[in-house]
Amino acid sequence: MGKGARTRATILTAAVETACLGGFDGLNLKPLADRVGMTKSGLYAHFGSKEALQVATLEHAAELFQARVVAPAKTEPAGLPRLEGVFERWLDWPANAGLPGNCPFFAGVVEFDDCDGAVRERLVRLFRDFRQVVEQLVASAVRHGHLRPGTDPGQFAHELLALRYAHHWAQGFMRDPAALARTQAAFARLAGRAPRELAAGGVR
Amino acid sequence: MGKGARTRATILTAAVETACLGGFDGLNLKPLADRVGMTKSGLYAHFGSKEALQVATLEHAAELFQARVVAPAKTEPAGLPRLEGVFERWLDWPANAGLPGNCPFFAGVVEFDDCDGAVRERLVRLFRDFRQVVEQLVASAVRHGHLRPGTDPGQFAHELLALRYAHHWAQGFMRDPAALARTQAAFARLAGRAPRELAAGGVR
DNA sequence: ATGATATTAGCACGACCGGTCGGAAGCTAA
DNA sequence: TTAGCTTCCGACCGGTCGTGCTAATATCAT
Repeated sequence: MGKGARTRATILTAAVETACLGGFDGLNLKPLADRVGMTKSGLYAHFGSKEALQVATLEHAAELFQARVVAPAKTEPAGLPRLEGVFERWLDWPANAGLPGNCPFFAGVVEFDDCDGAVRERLVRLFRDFRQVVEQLVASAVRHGHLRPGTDPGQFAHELLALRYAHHWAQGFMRDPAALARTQAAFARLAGRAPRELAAGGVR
Repeated sequence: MGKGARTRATILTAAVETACLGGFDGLNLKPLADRVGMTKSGLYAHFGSKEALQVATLEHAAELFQARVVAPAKTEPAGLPRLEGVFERWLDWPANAGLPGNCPFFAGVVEFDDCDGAVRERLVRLFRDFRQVVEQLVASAVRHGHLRPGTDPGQFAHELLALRYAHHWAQGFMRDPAALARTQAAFARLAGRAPRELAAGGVR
C-alpha cells in the first residue's frame, strides 16, 4: 500500500464522517483538507473534481456499510433471524461504524433527487443492490417458513426501507426517545410476530 | 393588502418552489431575486436574514400543506375514510399544489438534523403538530370501529410517516413506477384491509 | 547513489455566497 | 405641495467555493 493510497484512505475516512454530518454537498475541499492536515489542492490532486470526490466517498461508505451491516449476516441462522439481524444493524450502522451523525445515504437521497449526475446514478445503484439483498433475505425467510407463503419480497423490502426511513426521522431528526421501540414494534408487526405491547394494526 | 405584502407573497411562492427543488440550503438570495425580478437587497429588505427567509418559506409551505392536505378532510366521512384521504393527498401534495420537485419538509429533515437553529425548531414543531393531527384521525377511526380496538395512535402515525417516507424515496429518488402501488398496498396492510393483490405480510 | 516518476504543496483565478449601505424612487397623509 | 415612510436598487464588503498551474518532495527501480 503506497503512501498515496494511504493518504487517499485517510481523506475518504474523514470525508465519510463529514458526509454523515453535512451530506455530500457539505463535502467542501477546504474544511476537508484542514481536517486531514493538507492543503486544498493537495487533496484535490487525488480526485480531480468534486464529483469524483463525492463518488469516491459514496463508494467508501458503501464498503463500510457492506462490512458492518450485510457481511455479518453470513454467520447468522438463515431465514428470519438473518433478515432481522441485517435490519437491526442497519438501524444504527453509522454509530456502530464509529461515524458521527446520520446515515449518509439518506442525505444523498434528498440532495440528488432532482439533479442528475454520477453521484445520483451510483447512489441509485447502491440502493438497488441493497434492496435486492433484502429481497433475497425475505425470499429465504419465506422458504424457511418464517414468513407467510406468498409474501412479496419487493413489497416487504419497500416497507422495510420505510421503517428505516421513519427511524431516521424519529431518532435522528425528532430525537424521539421512543423511536427505537416504535421501529422495532413496527418490524415485529411487519414480520407478523406479536410485539411485546399491543401496537398498531387494523381490524381483520 | 399593501404592496409590500404582495411582493412578499410573490417572493415566498417562488421560495417554496425553490425549496422543493434544492432544499432550504438552496434558498440563495441572488437566484431567488432574479426569479422574481428583484435585486438581492430589495428582496433582503423583506426578511433581514437568510434564516428568517427560510423560516418564512417554511411557514408558507406549511400553510399550503394545511390547505391542500389537512383542510379537505373536514368534508370527508369521519374515521378511516378521512384518514385515508389525508394520506392520499399527502402522497402527492407538492404536485397537487402546483409545486415542482419533492416535499420540502423532507429536504429540511436531512438538512437540519445536525445543525440547530430556528428553522429546525420550527420544522420539528410542524412535524409534531401534523403527527398529532394524524393521531387524532387514527383515534377517531378506532372509535368508529374502522381500526382494531387497542390500536396505538402513536405507533400508527409512526408507521404512516414511514410509508410516506418510503414513497418519497421510491417515487422521487428511485423513480420506481411501482412506487404508488407499493405504498397503497402498504397502507392497506397497515389499516388491516386486504390489498387488491397479495402483498407483504408475515405468518400469523 | 542516481535518475525517473508518483505524489503533494503553494498559489492564484474567477465565480458566487450572505450581508451592508446610501440613496432614489413611489405612495400616503397633512 | 410637501414631508415622511416604505420599498427597492446598485455597488460593494469579506469569505469561501471549485479549479487549475507550477514547483517541490517523496518513492522506487536501476
